[in-house]
Amino acid sequence: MNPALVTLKERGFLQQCTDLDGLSKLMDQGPVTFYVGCDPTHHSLHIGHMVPFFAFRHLREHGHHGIALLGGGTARIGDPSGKTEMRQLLSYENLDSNAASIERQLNRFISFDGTTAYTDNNKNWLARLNYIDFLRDIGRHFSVNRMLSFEAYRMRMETGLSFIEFNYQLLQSYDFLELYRRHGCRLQIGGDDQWGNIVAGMELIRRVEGAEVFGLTFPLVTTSDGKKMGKTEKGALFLDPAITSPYDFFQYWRNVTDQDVERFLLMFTFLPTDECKALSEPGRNVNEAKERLAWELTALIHGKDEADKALAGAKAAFGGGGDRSAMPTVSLPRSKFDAGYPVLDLFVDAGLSSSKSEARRLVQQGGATVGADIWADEKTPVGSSALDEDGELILRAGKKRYARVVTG
RNA sequence: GGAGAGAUUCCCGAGUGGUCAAAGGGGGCAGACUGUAAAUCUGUUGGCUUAGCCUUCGAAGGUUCAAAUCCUUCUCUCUCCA
Repeated sequence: MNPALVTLKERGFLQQCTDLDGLSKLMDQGPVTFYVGCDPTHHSLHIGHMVPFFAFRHLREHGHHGIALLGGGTARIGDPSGKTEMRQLLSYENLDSNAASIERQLNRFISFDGTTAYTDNNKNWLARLNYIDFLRDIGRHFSVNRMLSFEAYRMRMETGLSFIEFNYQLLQSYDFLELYRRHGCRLQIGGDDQWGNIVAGMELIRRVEGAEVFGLTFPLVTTSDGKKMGKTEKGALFLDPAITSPYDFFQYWRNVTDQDVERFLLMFTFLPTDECKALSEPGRNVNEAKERLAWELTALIHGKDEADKALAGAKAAFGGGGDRSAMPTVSLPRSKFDAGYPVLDLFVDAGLSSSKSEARRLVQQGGATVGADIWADEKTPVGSSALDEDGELILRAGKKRYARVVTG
């Protein structure tokens, strides 16, 4: 098998391929241009979107050329695949600004150079599409009977599927065709939920151009307990540090289930395969492997400095030692402590509780720690004596959530 | 266009005049056990100036001492018919 595909396979990226042997032969002959699509439905990507982009980097390292396709056009409709309800339609302005910010995020990860890696936006051809021409040229190649047999649409037969969504597959197929024509793109990669759309595009190109192109999907990553990977209590793990702080991002990976460590090291880091395997060998301390996973991945997304900070902060919170200043920090006025800071307010202000009722529950259940003491009485305020000589204080909610309070 | 069904707290889903801040499950949070893991068990899960008060059951009105529950109108969704 072609080395690029071997790498993907070893690292757990292969789910389905339309013709693995054929693709391998094509890759043996030289650089293959491939594409990944990504709809700008939000201004930040989350980690689940990144699986194909990790594969992107592996393929590129093996000499192939990648296109990141921003779905500025398709997002105007919304992909029904894997969804049970129609997605909220977004305004064009919104989509444009989302696309721009996603492109920035991707650029940090991929470093587009315009030749071996570049972006395009399907808005460029979809937005001015003529309906009648589209039906004549493209629509006639699609069988409704066939489309209805796809899982993605069958699922929606229960809850209802609008005509606009039903067209998504045609548009995505058309994207593939356009990219084939414009850039000689021969391969589409994506999550396994895209399988139906990818196959449809492949067939369209065969019919219209008589050309053989390929599709490759990656497993939809879940944690070993079946949950969607990258979901936190607050929602998905976003790449935007303003939504998911690098510290929280780091902690998510630091706390993955033992069984997931090897798989995640292989998929979400660029450490050599051997090293990933060695790190997660049974005899070894899994926590070291988790720490490495967290650091590597945080460094990839947020940079080495942020990864170091997150690691130091985590060590300070959990290990003792480390650097306290790297912990999540909030600044509160000294005067409030002098006057006696009501504990419930303190936990809310420190961002550890979202309401006073929640803070009250925390205190009542024995989960609120102020400095070294479990604060068991919600009525006792926290005075300035709780602050250390630097005017600082460590608050803890439960076992894992910390905040360092500095006063000023 | 016609005939039905439905909209409940983060999600699913009970509830058809007071005992309802609303069963049950999921999820979340906390505690025990641990390894900042998983599994398990226990508690908890609208807000606040917390023995009390305020807001919530698609929206707006109305009946009633009292409504998620009854009436009217509206919005949206689904099913069947044309």
